[in-house]
Amino acid sequence: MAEMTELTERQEKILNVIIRNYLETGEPVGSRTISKNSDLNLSSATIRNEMSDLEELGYILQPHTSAGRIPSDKGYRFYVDHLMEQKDQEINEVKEMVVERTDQMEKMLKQVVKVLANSTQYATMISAPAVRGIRVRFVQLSAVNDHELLSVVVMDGNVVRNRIIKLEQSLSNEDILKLNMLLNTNLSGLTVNDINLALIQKMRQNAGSYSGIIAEVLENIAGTIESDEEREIYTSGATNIFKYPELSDSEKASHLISAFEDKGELKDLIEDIESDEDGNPNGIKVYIGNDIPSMQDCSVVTAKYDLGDGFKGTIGILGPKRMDYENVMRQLKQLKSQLGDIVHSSELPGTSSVKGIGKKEL
Amino acid sequence: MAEMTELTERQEKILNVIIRNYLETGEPVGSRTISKNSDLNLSSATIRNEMSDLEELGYILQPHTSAGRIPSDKGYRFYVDHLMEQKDQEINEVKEMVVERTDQMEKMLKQVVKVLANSTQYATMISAPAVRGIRVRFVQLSAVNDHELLSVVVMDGNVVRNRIIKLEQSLSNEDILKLNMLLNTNLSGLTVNDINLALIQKMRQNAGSYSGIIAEVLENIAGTIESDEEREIYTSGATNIFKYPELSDSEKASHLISAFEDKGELKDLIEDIESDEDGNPNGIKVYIGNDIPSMQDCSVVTAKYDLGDGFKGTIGILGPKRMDYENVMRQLKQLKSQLGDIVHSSELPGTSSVKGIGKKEL
DNA sequence: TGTTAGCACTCCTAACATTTGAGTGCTAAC
DNA sequence: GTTAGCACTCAAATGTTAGGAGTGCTAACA
Repeated sequence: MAEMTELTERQEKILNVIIRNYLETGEPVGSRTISKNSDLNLSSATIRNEMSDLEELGYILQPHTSAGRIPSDKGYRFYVDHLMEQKDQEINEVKEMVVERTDQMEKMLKQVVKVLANSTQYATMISAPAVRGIRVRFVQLSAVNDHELLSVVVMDGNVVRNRIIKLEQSLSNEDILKLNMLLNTNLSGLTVNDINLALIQKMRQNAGSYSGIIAEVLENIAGTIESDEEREIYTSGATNIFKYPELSDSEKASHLISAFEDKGELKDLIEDIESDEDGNPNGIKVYIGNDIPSMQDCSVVTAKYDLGDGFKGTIGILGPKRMDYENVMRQLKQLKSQLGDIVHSSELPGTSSVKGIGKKEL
Repeated sequence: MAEMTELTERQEKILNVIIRNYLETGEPVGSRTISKNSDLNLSSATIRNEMSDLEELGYILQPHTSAGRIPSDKGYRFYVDHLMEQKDQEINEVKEMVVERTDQMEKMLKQVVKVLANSTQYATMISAPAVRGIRVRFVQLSAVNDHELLSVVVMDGNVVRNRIIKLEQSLSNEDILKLNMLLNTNLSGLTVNDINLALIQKMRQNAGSYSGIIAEVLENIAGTIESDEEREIYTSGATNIFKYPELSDSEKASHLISAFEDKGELKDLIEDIESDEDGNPNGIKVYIGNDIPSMQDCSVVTAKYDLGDGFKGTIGILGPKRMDYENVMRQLKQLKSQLGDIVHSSELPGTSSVKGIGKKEL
């Protein structure tokens, strides 16, 4: 960490003006502009001296010899961490953005990214909660025909998974009834993580004549729950990157859009982010430029969400380095509280509405 | 239709050379090039005369006064319909594209587009079969708790849909058992299309004391089957369009990628295509440029697939107008036969789990 | 000592001019 | 009917120039 004295107050002010100006215009900003646009009455010459120092300290840089200055990654970082105003109180004035009522988790997530992409004009992503941590509420086996068994698992939040299990031997209706009893009494309230070898052993002992089949079925049920697409990621607004010239040349655009298309890279990214433990007050983090090696020209703002009952995930917003951090962070913060409301208002996530996700102009 | 005599044999040859050359290079092709690259021994001057005629007839055009010629939409059309060689016999030599065996419809489709995008280097899409036409094999209601009923429907190809139904009154286990019997005897073998008012009436009459609830449940089951995402479309390789300079300027790329991102436009497109009845021998069609108004700079090659049991859909490949029609059409033809094989070899497309997320009434 | 005005210098950008070359159309001769 | 030759066109590449925004440095000033 830099010591508090690294920058004088005046330097901070100048840096602030530079960054704010650059966020707006996207053009390098020169000493004269600052001299005019700032309330500190200084001549351009003085500003130049300070800028020279700021450059030496690594907060700003010159694209070429006779251009104005633009913020460096370090500059952005300082801005986000110290300079940026957090005007939480204004949230309520903000234009309402409505997430329609929906009754389905997956659908809600898709809607959230869409709304967010729309209101921020950046590319957005959201990771679906890992099913592993969600509790089983109800299990049901039923015979589709002689050698096929349908297993359905209902979990918290009415997340339902199902699979068809192929059997060697056929089971009588009575058998199935008993199996269902056995499964429900033993599995209700557990998560996938809890379905381990010890449990299977214990159940086999209680299973009597079903001991043989119980292991197979349990394994299948664990598989049923995890499905295959564990940790789906939903994205939206990938094409927003075309709005920012610094990202829309073929090379970069192609790479970014690819990442949003096949999601493998995003998955890794989100995993990294989630493992990145850090006692951040509201779970919002900002990655600037080289913080994420594969996306050097971008910044990513992320927030973790937690709807209770094990429904946890991460939201990410990707834009150019000169993205409007203030606005984005404000919107994320608001979204988080709104998502929290859902849980409180309807007892179960995925059962109700999100309303009034804020949006605001500069 | 143009009369057969519109083009002389020589003109056809020249047109052929122009198009082939342009497909390869993407550059306008001039008279000298043709004179050298063709087996007909003619001077560039002669070629020029012929080209002048071809231009007048609308088969080729000049980007600007002193450039070579490029094919017009009409030219491409003529090429695809008459000039292009259909070397079916070579199919076997073609590099095999492997679609891994998979037991899940959805997964298979995703894989197919991916493989196809990879092997053609164009953007690809595939429409999932409409569930409406698939037959119900098995229905199962079960009580999750006092006021929630889980309905699961298994259809041909082991496509599974489910939904949580909210009830006012609670049902005894016996009730549910009887309801299940009733539903299965009446619905097995039907498609969603068959679940209409007449059927509901008939079932109510047979339902005795359940008459009240049967309509509600049936309606929900119809809804269950259709889910919400009817006619999902899977896409892949959208970023391939960056490989073709004529499509990769911000404007066009942005539009195309958007179309592939939110799919609404593609859905309309595929609907148009599917309604486009035309006794084409193998169901492969080529849309060039203005044939699809919203995609003037592209061509789209489409093929219908039919896996039996009502599993029908459309595959589409989108590329620049100068796409390699020959190769694309060959690959589509091959894919079609391969898809047929999958069906035969495993009896049913999709033999195992389909995931779903529970749904609740508003 | 910090601030400022002035000035020379750099270097990007836009505009304009020039050159080059591929390609054409036309004409006259074979 | 075919071809060689020639004048012409025009896009793209290259070169040139002027303008301007911005800088660093220095000397003067409060």
